Amino acid sequence: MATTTPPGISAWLTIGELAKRTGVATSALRFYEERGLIHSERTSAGHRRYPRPTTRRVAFITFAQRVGLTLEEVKAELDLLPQHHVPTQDDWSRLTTHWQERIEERIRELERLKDGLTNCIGCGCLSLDRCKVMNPYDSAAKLGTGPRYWQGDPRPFGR
Amino acid sequence: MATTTPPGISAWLTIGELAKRTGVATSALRFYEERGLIHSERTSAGHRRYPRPTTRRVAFITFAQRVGLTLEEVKAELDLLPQHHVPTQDDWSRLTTHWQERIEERIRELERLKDGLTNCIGCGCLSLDRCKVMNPYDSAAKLGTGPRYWQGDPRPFGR
DNA sequence: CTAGAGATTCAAGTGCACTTGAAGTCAAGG
DNA sequence: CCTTGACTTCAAGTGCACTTGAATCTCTAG
Repeated sequence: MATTTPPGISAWLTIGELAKRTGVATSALRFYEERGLIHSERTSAGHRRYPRPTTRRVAFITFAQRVGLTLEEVKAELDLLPQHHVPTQDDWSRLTTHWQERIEERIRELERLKDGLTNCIGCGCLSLDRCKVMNPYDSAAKLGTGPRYWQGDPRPFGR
Repeated sequence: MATTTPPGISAWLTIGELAKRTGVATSALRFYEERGLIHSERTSAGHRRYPRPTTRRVAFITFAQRVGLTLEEVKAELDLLPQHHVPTQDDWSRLTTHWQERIEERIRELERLKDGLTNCIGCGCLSLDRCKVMNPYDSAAKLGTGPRYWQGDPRPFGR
């Protein structure tokens, strides 16, 4: 499988090489493959061989997880990449643009939590009139299934 | 158990009431109690009765989880509260000050990821010379078990 | 030729944070 | 009296993201 790559450097990576370059365990890589996030060809012996651009896919997965996406969500994003050719800058850019918004959203949530922390819990009254959580006469109870608006949705994005 | 609270309003909450006020399922509350994050007294019938300030503890737990702490970490923080009296503003403030730093840290990480996203993956080369991940001659391989410095630590804080 | 490193599959296990289900108890209302 | 609803315990199940273990196979170096 000689290509234009320098001598000794194949265009294909073994699972061990891919693991070393991405810092992701081989067991995890097999798991990703099983879930359809990455793909490999097989040698005659049945060993996996990954195309070089797979490192970028794995990098993307790792990034996405740090941001808070589930593997299923990551797969959904990766599935948007073109199948018929190796993804270009533009292809990747399209995905990541989408992301910046999600990250910013999450950052805003954290800012909100930081404030809520000071305003609600930090003050020692859980912001009685704003949150109504500690309201002794339960005016908040009328709002429905407990006052939730200071909580944010349960796991709306990442954990 | 009459206190200075208005008629019909007990100083103690049933698990159902606590669930309604915090928006946390009764099963979760029992789970928290089993793990020592909250505590209850029992009626003669064996039913749980929570002191009113427990709502604040639960609120704290919910907040902490949204920020990314594990229950074990939350417990460690709650254990810092005084046992011999109902926590005051100052008691809660001490905990949350500690936190603001963690939140800011996490925000910084997300900002870093957002940049890394553009600079590394977004550009379509995974930042060849910065990350060395895609370096065809493997200069990065010398760094040890794969280039990780663009990844951040695995789950250092939150998920 | 043989040892050892690295690959394979498949099933089962792990850790976290709960949820669900089964079987039972208890107090209040019709 | 009987039902209803809220509570109880305990065991087992869930979802996610993997990891671990066992048994086996393949490649490379000495």
